[in-house]
Amino acid sequence: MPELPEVETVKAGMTPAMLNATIVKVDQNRPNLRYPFPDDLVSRLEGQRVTQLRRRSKYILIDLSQGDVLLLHLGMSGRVRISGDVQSAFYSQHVQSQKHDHLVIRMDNGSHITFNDPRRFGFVDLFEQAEEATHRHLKKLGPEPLGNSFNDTYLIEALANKRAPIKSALLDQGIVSGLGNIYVCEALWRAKISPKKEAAKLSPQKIKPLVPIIREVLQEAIAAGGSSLRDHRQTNGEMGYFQHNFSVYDQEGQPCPRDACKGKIKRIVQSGRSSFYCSYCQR
DNA sequence: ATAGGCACCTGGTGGC
DNA sequence: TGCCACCAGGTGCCTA
Repeated sequence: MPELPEVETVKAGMTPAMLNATIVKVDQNRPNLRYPFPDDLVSRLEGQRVTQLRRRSKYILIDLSQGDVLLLHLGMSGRVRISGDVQSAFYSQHVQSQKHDHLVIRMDNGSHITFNDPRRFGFVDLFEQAEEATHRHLKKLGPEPLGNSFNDTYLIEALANKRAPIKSALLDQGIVSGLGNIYVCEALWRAKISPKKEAAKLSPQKIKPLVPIIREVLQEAIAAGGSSLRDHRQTNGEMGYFQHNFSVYDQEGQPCPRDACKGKIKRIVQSGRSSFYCSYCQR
């Protein structure tokens, strides 16, 4: 599923279809995803105009004209499909429903925004803007990795007491929010840090470069439209292509791509998730 | 407080 | 072809 770059790509695709347009009709096809849909979701959405689309961590936040915020999380397998009349040369012409289409939002500009999620780990919420700061999912999030408050001073401090392996620490959304399994593996390879290394034992000199490396990996992935393994597609149905640039993720058995490194990419399991790394150059 | 394990779901793949 | 085990971009709750 979607990590920060995929979510950013999806948000970017939704923006021209939704921004400054008004929701005219919402179809909710089941009572829940991971959590129940809000009781009054459909009636509260219809008639509101979209004033802004934002991303926070892996969440898409849609600001509405009557002061509500629509929150989407894509879970592991969530996709958003845009169809309808807007920029019709670009969007698919016909609105054809597919298996696992759980929510369809129709705008007054003719575009349809469909949330499809086979595994249903995703979820949707609707709340007032004033509640955002204390929202049960948003309040726990650490800094945005692309923002100013994520810097070497912060990261050194945040890792100082963590006994967990650095892999787990970087997946912890309270430390830094938006990274997932792929981009943590890729960033640790670029930083030459073993995923098994205890976070607190990393020297400040080793931690410092992680900040620009994490930013760089994410920015490259955003520029590539994210990574398409199984589920992720851009909202127009095209694949992202950052998966062609993976150095280690899903590369078990391949030679380490670092110049002059003789290592081979290994796969290990850490807290139930695969970690891919080179034990030669990642220490 | 914190780290690890497991549950929540469906679908794709590869082995036999 | 079929069946089965295993795997998957996440997160939160439970337990030790």
